[in-house]
Amino acid sequence: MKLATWNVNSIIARLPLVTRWLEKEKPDVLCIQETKCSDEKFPLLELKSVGYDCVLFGQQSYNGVAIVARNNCANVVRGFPEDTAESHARLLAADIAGTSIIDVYVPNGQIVGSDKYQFKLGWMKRLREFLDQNYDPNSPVLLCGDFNVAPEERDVHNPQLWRNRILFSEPEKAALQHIKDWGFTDTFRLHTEEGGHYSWWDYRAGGFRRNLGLRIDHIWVSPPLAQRNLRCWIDKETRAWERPSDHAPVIAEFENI
DNA sequence: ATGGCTACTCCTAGTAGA
Repeated sequence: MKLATWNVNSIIARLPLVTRWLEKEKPDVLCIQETKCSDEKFPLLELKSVGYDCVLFGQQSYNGVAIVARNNCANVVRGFPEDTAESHARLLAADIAGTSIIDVYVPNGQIVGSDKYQFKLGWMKRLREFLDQNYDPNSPVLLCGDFNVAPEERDVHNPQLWRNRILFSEPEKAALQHIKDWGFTDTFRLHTEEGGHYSWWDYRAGGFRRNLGLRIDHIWVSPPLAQRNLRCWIDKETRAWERPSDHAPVIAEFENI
């Protein structure tokens, strides 16, 4: 199985890139974040025409997640059990080929110490509780998406500049580690030790051209999947295409799934 | 230090992203 995660920053604005990328890379599953559109406006037919069905959990203008897959999705979960109609569309889970796949768009947090920052930390705590209550680390479980946290200094282009700032503050890293302690392995780090590999670059100030980025998009797996993980890489090429998302896709391949 | 860019909206300015 080949699975990818990609924050597309509007599925409608990015549709030409997404279809082009699906035809180039041919993943079995693509988990997307920031679709920024309600389910009735989602371009289902266009994705169907390149061979994919979609499971949607959208929202107008903000957030929104979707799972785009060649195979059937079962046991679809939209949001946390305690969510209400006003809650953000940030979590979508489904079973594909015997694997539990959880697609998340973790809140950005805006500024350390702000209300949005507290919301982010609380949301991450709820994610860990959701995992504890609904999944077993001894089963094949895959958590992927835009985590909006860079785990380590080697995942940040200038750690001193980013120290204590949003996406790299100590409480965010601790919340991220708490989720990881459920039993996850970062597939990217199974294969690559060096720094300088990023999944997001600021649109402004030539961020991509100068490789001023952060690695904040991740594919994490439980032990049964870690054993079967063959590769994980970031497809930087897409970030250089015309009218790109500010994020690049992260892709992982597994054997015998 | 700020802003730098992009996409959204009961749109042409304000909000949000990261």
